[in-house]
Amino acid sequence: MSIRHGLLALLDQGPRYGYQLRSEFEARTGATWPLNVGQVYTTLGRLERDGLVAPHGEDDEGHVYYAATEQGRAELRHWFDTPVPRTNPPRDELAIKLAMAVTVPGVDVEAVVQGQRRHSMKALQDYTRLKGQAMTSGGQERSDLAWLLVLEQLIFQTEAEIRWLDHCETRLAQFRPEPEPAPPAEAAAPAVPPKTRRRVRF
Amino acid sequence: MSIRHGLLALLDQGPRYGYQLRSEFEARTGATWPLNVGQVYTTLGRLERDGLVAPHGEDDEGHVYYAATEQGRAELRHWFDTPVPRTNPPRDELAIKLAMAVTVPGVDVEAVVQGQRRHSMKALQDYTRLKGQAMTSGGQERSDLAWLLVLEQLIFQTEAEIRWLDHCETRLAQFRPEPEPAPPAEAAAPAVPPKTRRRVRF
DNA sequence: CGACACATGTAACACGTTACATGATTTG
DNA sequence: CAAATCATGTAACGTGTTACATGTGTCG
Repeated sequence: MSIRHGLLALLDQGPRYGYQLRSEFEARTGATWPLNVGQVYTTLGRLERDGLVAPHGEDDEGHVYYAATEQGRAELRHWFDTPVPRTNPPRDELAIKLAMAVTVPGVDVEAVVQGQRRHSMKALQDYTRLKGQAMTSGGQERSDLAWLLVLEQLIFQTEAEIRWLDHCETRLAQFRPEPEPAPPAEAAAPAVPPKTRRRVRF
Repeated sequence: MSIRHGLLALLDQGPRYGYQLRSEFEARTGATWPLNVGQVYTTLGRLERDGLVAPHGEDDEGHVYYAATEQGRAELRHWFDTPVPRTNPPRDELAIKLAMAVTVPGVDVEAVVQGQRRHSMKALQDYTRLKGQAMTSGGQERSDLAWLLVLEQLIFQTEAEIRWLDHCETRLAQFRPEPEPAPPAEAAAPAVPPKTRRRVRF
């Protein structure tokens, strides 16, 4: 429901047409979340279906304008007044992956953690570089502020992710009571999993 | 694509039936992301459609088992080997909301930030309490570890969110070059937004 | 002229999610 | 007996997302 409300918010500033909405949306969120133009139109259609926006005539140049309805503005106010729920948070793929990696036998958890860490580290560097550019070149436009905030959110989030990954390694070290005398060479995938699994008991 | 792969990972441990998958999934992710049973069956159907799992006969008690196919195991290996992309990250509703709040006139950004902060703070407390319980009562089961890690991810994430919100306030203070001589009393919502907006120029 | 940005739209799909129907078994 | 849990499944919907079709205007 983010794009819906995002576009609705833009329309609250006054009538806009589709293509314009995309560029304004991207100006605020930067290259982070590129928005397919087609999606603007589908979303616009759905907003109209739900009575939150309405057509607002055409330009002399043929631009098809939409405007927020009274109901749309109410919905928007409600959106801003209500915090996004952090209880029942959106499923996080990384968390699920790690939870599974830890549980399922035969998965090299350390490798998963390390791989992710490298990737997130790289992403963090990119964000930081981008921020440097944004802060030197940028002016005092409101949309520049928005873009900066979004960028910083990504930075904070990624930092937290990396810290968590490091923390996972510590936890994993604690949870290892099986020093099992490993077979000499042949590190990975030594045993072919049995074709017929043991009887499923639970 | 998180649930898909989550279930697939569980099936990699051996054949399971639908209801069982739900309970095992929830054991690892806790009450955080409750999983509607129906969704297990729909997802299972889609996994079968894509050749990643296959029916594996019935129990004497009528339980309908599914098992991962060779292709499914390959897909799973690929999932674990590939970091979840933090470039082109999933759209974050909070970030979008703030970006819009900052941009659209007539929105009390501070109120939005404060409201969110309160909410996230509350969530953080809940998570911390839960973690306390989990650590005193829990044993050394692998699924307990998974659940703990998930919880800690939520904690790290929420902490980062709160820090970011605080940071936003600082940024907002910097970006305020309009001290405008406020009307004495009447704090909130003083001006009715004009019915007819100014001509849209761009 | 050809490439490219501007501009509008549609069709189709994926995944997640909920609500509902249905029945067996257990338990207070 | 009634309520709850276990168990399987289907129908329907919503949002996000992509790919495609189409046309205009501009600029080198």
